[in-house]
Amino acid sequence: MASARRYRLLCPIARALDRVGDRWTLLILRDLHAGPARFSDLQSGLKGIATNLLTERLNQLMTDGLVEKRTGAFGATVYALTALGERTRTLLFELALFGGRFVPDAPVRRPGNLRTIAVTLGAALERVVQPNMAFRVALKVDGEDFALDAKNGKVELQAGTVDDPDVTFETAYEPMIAVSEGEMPVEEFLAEHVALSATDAGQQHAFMTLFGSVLDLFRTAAQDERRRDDSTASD
Amino acid sequence: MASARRYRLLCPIARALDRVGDRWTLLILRDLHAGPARFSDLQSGLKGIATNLLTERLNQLMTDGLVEKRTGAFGATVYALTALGERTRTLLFELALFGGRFVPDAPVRRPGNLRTIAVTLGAALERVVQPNMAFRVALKVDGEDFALDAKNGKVELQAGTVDDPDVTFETAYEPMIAVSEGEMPVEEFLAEHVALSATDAGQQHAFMTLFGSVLDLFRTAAQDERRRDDSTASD
DNA sequence: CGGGATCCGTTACGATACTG
DNA sequence: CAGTATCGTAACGGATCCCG
Repeated sequence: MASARRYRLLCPIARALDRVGDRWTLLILRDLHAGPARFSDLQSGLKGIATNLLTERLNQLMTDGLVEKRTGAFGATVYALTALGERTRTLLFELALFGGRFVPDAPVRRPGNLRTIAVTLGAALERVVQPNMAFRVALKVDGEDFALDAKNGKVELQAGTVDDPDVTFETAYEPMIAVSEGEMPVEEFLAEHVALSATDAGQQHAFMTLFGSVLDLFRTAAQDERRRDDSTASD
Repeated sequence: MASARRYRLLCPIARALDRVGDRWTLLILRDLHAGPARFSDLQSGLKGIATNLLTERLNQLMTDGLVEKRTGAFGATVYALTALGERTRTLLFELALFGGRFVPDAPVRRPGNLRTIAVTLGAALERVVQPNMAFRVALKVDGEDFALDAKNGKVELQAGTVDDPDVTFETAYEPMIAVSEGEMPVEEFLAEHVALSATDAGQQHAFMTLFGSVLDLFRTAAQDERRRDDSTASD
């Protein structure tokens, strides 16, 4: 059982880690913030996870009440965050903000899908969006579709397509990372790595500005204290 | 080497977990937020950690630039957070906020010291303090001394004594947890589990109110979605 | 084919004993 | 006090197989 290695302390930080501190667990939650997912969606997004581990983690998350199993479209079983599980959003965002300070390690592995970006990007957008803004954006990153919904200061970013978007925004993953690391100017990114279209030119510009300021949020955070990993690892 | 089991993904969340995701690492950082600590301070606060693990984690934290070794009083070597390491504060606070939603597991282990409370309490106070407030408080919890310093909207809570405090506040750990879980009313806590003194009565009352609202912060967070662990674990 | 369960070699953890 | 060394055990990683 996975419960042998628990801290069992009063401290709320330790209590949290007893639920989400195991390897892979926070990354599973991260991907689930993109919306309900099938076992194989998670498996491909979490490239490298063993199937037994994914099963075990999902079971633990279900008994802890962060995740539930549902019946999705075509009778497929999907895993989804519960209301309690959704509460990991700000936590994951803080993790992203902190992790952005580190340069990625040399041999980077690519995940099988980009559900991984949903929390980070969604929570970041929510931090810079104005309460009076409202729009539906069809976001396409490396060919993968996301639905971005903003209103009343809330932002939802889920995997999937949008019926009738106000703005269509198409870009690629790696340039986004490059900007948030400060290796590419925001202007260059917006000019060269984004294709967007909208009926309303004002809304198009507004969203472009917003998207730029999100990347800038990470860039400025990363810049003030930064740590490069010395690769003395014998590998 | 500890670097074999790294995710090596572009995602900033994964990058963060590659630094602080190992078992014990976040708890070590938590305790270091109470100020520089000797090896044995950490060992007793992290009750149950093996000495070799503590060594290994500290080394990893040092090569990642989150922690540094210093020479403290009497030539003792102490470990301290770097500026980069300090940046884990909000992250740890979010973890605490999330963990507060779970009921502590039955056989709770008590740590050898209470440095563990510093980040959680300090960051929470910073969230409720007014920018115009300024005070130095000698906080004593279960007989352990902490120095609380608030000004310009910033709050510092470190282990140690205070020379000339505005307020002296004495309390106990478990009642604090009870309140933040909603099992004890704030009023009862303040009336029965707090001893405080101050030269200025207004400041005394102001701090009492502030302290109460911190516990209330956790209580309200915990209340709206709460999960009790069913102990079906075969243990 | 999606959703796992089973098996096994390897790595990390936990406990304790021992040393500068 | 501040670690290093050793060793049994639990968890992980990869692969293979199974079932509806």
